[in-house]
Amino acid sequence: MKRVKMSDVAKKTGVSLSTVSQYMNGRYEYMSSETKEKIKNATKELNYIPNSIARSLATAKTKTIGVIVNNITGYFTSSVVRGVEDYCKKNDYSIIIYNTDHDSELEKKSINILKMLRVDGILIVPSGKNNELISKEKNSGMPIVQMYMEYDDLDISTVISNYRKSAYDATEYFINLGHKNIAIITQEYENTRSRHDRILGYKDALINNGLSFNKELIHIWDIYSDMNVLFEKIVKNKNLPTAIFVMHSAITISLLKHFKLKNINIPEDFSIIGFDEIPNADLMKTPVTVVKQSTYEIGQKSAELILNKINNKEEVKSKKIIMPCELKIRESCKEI
Amino acid sequence: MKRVKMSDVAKKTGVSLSTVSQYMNGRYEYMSSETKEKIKNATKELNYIPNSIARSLATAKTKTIGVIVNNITGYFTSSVVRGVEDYCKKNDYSIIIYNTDHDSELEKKSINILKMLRVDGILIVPSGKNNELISKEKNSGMPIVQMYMEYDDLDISTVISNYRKSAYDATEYFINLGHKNIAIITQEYENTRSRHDRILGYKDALINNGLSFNKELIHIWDIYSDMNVLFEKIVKNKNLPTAIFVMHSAITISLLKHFKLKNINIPEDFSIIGFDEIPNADLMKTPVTVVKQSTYEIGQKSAELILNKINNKEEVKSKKIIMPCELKIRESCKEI
DNA sequence: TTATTTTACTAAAGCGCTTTATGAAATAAG
DNA sequence: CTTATTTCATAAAGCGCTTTAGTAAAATAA
Repeated sequence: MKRVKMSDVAKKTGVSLSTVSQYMNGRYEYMSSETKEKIKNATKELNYIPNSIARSLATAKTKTIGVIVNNITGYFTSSVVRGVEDYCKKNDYSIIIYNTDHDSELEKKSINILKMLRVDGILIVPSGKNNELISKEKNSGMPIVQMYMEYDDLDISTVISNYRKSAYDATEYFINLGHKNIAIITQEYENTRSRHDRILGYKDALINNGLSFNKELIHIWDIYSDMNVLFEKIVKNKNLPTAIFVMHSAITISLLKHFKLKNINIPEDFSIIGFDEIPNADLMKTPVTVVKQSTYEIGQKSAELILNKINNKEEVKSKKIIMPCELKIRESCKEI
Repeated sequence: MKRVKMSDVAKKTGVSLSTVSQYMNGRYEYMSSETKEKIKNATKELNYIPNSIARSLATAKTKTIGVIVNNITGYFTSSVVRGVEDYCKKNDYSIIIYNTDHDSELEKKSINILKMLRVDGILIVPSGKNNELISKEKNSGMPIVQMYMEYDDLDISTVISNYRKSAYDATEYFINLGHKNIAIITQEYENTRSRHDRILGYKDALINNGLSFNKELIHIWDIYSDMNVLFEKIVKNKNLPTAIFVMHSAITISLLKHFKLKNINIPEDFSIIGFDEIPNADLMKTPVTVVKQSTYEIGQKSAELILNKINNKEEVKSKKIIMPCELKIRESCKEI
């Protein structure tokens, strides 16, 4: 498998290496159409394929961007990544993917590998545990933008959803149905703006509708939580909630499974809204109402942002792009 | 952002470039521990990160493999890709992803870009429309293996599921429940062994159980099919089927949606088995029984195969690796 | 003591491109 | 007819590594 290289094309054409290079890069300004034609033919005949590695070494650009996500398995992330890929492809960039499961060490390692690979930029869903490192990378000149996350201690460009507004709308939807005690299940949100904003939207909606915000209705979930004990806590509240707003699709699914197991009915026993679309929600026993993020578009926008940064069409200042959400009303909420 | 390079480390250490290079590649054979220590420190102090582009140019290896899939959105594919990524990561390879939506031109283009990028190998879910091109690539020396697909006219290594056996088992499961007229919905399968095998398994099961194989019960679906008309055809069959075996998750979902719309009940009206897991099947009105492929493991195995090929641990002959499936029995089949 | 082997390190070519400075030929301007 | 300008093409350096052949010194064997 002898690889044909530019010098082969040059030799065959009877023209210099540089001229062929000009041709390959579309700089036809000072090139006779005759020469152009000859090179074109030789390229085709020899079946020449440029070596981007060599090109990258010479230009210090790889036309490649790194994508670091939590876990590409999963409706949400895979759709975002697809948006990224489509946009990049359209602009002749390729993407290199790393999954981290939000493991701090893996995240660090992934960043390092991407640096070795000399990607032109990094798209990341930060775990929150390496914010300092990520800041450092950004400040050292690596174009980097985060997707659907925002942290108070991480000042890099981001593409997020309209978390506050969409949580507001969902909460108000509950309220309009007559719900007064609306519980929340969320991950730890204090330092994570993209989560905190949802709480704020929820709070706004309550207050604007003459209801009081009661912190006891907010329940924290993490991957070690047992839905059994968590749910016990929810119903033991002196103000038994009639509605539950779940801030993460994995938790929503976990809750629905719990309900099924315990023969708790939706929306008869509880009204439910989930944040993030649930695959096949339409086919469920009770199709669950959700706040649906524009996942694919978030991916596309993120890619657009990073490519603009790479090509200096963007000022250096961090930018925040906010994408709309949709309250996808199905059948998991009842009027009371 | 001045990039520090090997020569900087060499200068700082007071040792030659070559020695540093040896160090970086872990060839310590003839190196005093003193030198080793000095280089190690300089590397750390200068925060040196090797340039894999330069290395790749010199070695003609990129430690990168291309992954071409239909669409990474989707339970099945994303899980396979995750398996690939995990295995590759463990072996210090990175993956570059291309989605093609099984578009023939995109597939061709993706292969070309991956060649330019000089990936060390390609993992592909072929559309079937570029089998000749793919053969050519393989023969010209590009390590390439396909995932969960097998075509009669494409002789490259593959990692597939035990399609024939799993279809056999599913069919027999129907039969044991008393079903005699078992319809099939499948994509075009004539030239696609991985699909044809399922039909064969189905046929085997029928015959071994004293039932006759009736081609009229096999219905072809493609992306342009309207489930309405397709289903009409199914029920208009003179032998009204009591069970339907659906060969693709997208079709299964489409069928379930159709049932919901038409108020057709599972398993009362029809018993259903789907091929491929359906996300959140457990939460459905009637949890649907499926043949579940070992997606993640298919990804891992595929990665293992390609890395072995790349590193010549593998003979050139095409290899076929068959992974087990699981009949995941839920509640969509009734006894009759 | 000399010859040989082992140890520790280096010089330099090469990987396949891009890019810049330069030069020759053709054309236009004075 | 000379000079300036434009058009077309090239030589050569450089991108940051790897690798091989080679050297010199130290250790060991003869």
